[in-house]
Amino acid sequence: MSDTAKNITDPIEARYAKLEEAKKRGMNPYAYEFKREHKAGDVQAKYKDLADGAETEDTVVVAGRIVAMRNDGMFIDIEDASGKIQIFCHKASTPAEELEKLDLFDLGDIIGVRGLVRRTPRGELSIRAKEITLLTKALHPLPEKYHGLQDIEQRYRQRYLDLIANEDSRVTLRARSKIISEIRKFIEENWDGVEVETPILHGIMGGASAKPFTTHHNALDNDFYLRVAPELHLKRLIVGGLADCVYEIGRLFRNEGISIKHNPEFTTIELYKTYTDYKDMMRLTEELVQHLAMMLYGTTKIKFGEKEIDVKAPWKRATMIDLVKEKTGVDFLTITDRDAAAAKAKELGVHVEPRWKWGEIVLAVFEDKAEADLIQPIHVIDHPLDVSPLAKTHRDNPILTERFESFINGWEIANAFTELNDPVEQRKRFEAQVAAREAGDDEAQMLDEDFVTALEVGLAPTGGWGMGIDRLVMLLTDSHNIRDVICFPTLKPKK
RNA sequence: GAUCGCUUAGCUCAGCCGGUAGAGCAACUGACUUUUAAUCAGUAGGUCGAGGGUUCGAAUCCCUCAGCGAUCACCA
Repeated sequence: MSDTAKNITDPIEARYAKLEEAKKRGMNPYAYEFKREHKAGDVQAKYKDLADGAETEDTVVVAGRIVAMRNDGMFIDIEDASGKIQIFCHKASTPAEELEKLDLFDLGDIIGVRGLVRRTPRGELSIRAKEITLLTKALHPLPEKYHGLQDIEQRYRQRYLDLIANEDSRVTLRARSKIISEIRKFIEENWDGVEVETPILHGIMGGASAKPFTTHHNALDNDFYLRVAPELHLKRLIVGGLADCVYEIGRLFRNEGISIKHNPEFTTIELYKTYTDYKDMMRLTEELVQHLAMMLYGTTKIKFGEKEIDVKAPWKRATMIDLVKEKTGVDFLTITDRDAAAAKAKELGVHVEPRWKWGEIVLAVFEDKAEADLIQPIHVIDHPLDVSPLAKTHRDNPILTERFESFINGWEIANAFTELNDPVEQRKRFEAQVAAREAGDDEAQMLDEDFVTALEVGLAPTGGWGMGIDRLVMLLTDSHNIRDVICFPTLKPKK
């Protein structure tokens, strides 16, 4: 060991000392470049059949982070994004000036290695080092090697440490990326989807029932809402004929509680396609989810904790009214009087707000009594009109709409409808929302005059669809907390 | 927002009915050398989340605060 680094037992100080020593020896501890020629995972795959104890003359050049050192650096595990490989440094085959560098290395350092591929007698594929280069000195100690990083708060606040230490986190977040890119591919290949980007700063809150974040633009001296849904802008693009099918994948913001299923900013996809209706959107939902499960696991049967969920299409369909009837014995289609419905709901032990209309009461009973049991995929269809201000009135029943929500594992994962395109009717629905807002419903929507104008210009018959991507990723990766599928979940800033 | 719980070394965790701080990993010094959480011997490392209180004495009991978690409420 060098004099500078000698006898320093503080892990961080020792690393600084080694950093200085490396400089003193003419090395750049933050190298400008390194011509990596091979990834660890590719080497592992290529030499998968190399026999135990076999030596090759094949030279490889790899680079990665030191994640383990054994026998005083004789064995070093390095890891890159593709995998891990062992570096073998032995005085019989590694030049002495290279071996001297081992003194300066710590867990977490990033090094480059040129050497020969071999497999040890014990069966570990290794690189017999000929040349080792320090590429980036790590000044911060790594989490404990066996247990990884367990502290939940630190895992989210310092995700970089979590990713280095915990393979599960890497697997999940990589799966998320794969799922999203596969969704794009599926939508573009099978639905002629054209991806668009609509504003996040909204002057008027609309498109969903939710509490918004507000912000302020200084130059315009105007408050804006962060969008709670992209719906109204996407339909404007359909009106304009930008494409027959537009979709947007992006972040929504809702100023509501945080839980294992809710993050204040979350990602959805919304899609609109002319000359389709809600039945087509059911097909889209089940075919897409089935496709993603097949891509990831080669089967439609996915595991979520102890549960096995089969996402094979087609999925079961049931009306919201029928599901409520099944669970409670009450048929709300025969109780369309608001007060009678409220009385019945209270009888069932469901809390009812005085301002609620028939549809809100039915929805509350559904959420209370039926939702949690919807484990296997199901499309819940024909929502009350009162709770669906942007959906087209059901062709067979004026108090319902052509809408569905898809549930898996008791969670709503998709929401879609035949789009309301009658501007006069839409204005009435908005006015009902405004009245609800004035009556104290702070999640009710606002009247968007320009959107009504767009409908006056004419929206072709159109089906619309939205899906929560975070929850879908949770289901597909057996993740039980939404934070596990978000790189940087919302946390209170630490003081 | 409410209730309950957690916070001890860089990391993972012990620490009982209040008696003055422990282990493993990581670090450091050596030994050993084809290891797989390498092994062996030794060294160093702490304002016990913050502040206040009770007490001769507090990591431990009480209060306040902060962060985090679980459940509930709201919601996707």
